[in-house]
Amino acid sequence: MLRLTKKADYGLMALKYLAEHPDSVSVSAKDIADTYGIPPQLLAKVLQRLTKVGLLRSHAGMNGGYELSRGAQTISAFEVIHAIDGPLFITSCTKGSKSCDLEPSCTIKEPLARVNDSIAGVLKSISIHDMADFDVSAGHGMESQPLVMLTRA
Amino acid sequence: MLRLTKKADYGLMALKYLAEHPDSVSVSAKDIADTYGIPPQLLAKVLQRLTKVGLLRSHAGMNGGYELSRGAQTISAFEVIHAIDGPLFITSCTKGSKSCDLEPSCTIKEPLARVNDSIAGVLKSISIHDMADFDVSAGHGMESQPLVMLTRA
DNA sequence: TGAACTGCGACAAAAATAGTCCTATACTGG
DNA sequence: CCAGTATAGGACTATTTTTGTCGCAGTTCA
Ligand code: FES
Ligand code: FES
Repeated sequence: MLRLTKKADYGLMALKYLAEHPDSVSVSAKDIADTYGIPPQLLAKVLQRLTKVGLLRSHAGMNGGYELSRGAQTISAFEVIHAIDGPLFITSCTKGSKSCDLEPSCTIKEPLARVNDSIAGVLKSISIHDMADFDVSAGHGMESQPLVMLTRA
Repeated sequence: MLRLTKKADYGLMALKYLAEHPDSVSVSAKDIADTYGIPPQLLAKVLQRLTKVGLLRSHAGMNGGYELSRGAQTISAFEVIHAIDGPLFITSCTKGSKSCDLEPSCTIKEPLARVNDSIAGVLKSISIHDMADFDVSAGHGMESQPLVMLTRA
């Protein structure tokens, strides 16, 4: 439950990869797909989507490929997920557009919308750069501190 | 994406309902299903699951039904969702048991596990009681403050 | 006893995801 | 200007997950 789609996963992996290889001017979808063993055509579509929303710049032709259109610090996980998996969130009904069938009786929508916002906040606070492993090398004793602290409002 | 299943929705609605009706000794699945217009048999199963994990107490026979086994303040949204939708989370692979096919190459697992924990934290910090609307009556000017504040660690 | 419940397991239907295929277009290098 | 490598994207199929149904067994109570 509450699972990211594989497409979103792929997208995040690709962006992370790009963030970690600033040297390469542009990397092809196939290259990334190969290194991670994911379906090239599927990844291609994901990258196309990310290009469309402006997170990536693409370049066709030989030695073509993709590159980040801005710094990895400025790209949040939220943006990526949003671009790939659509608007989003928690409740079965999308609060914006189409009302779900149990709209009138549903008592849970409003409280969950707030949970929703909190989760969106978490996702927004994490950038591709945060996820990238710039291998500060050496022993990484403890690397499992949460990225975000929570406090009741 | 990142959507709660309807079952989880139903479960939360039911618990919220029970929290708001402490007077009734026990309420049948059908009663709740009727008031919200959701499939009775499906809700029944959800409630059975919640009973199994100990969040509810059930009572068969006429005038039977369910009641909260503890105070609404002590039941977190996390518990409910976990009980209904299974262990959980974000990444396509469940970190515990079965490894996903791209386990060895996946570079994103560990960072997302932390996001995951943060989200779990949000869910854990919200109780059924928080979601229940005990109608403090009167004008409720602003009721849309987030339930949780976020601060970078 | 029988009506109104819960408790399950096995299905079936529907929807969302994942992945493939095919064609068009763009750029590069020679 | 041609061949090869890429992106762009629509249509389609396959797979998996979610949602919902059915039937039957056990319980409680009047
Ligand atoms: S789930 Fe749609 S209104 Fe509550
Ligand atoms: S998605 Fe499974 S290991 Fe990364």
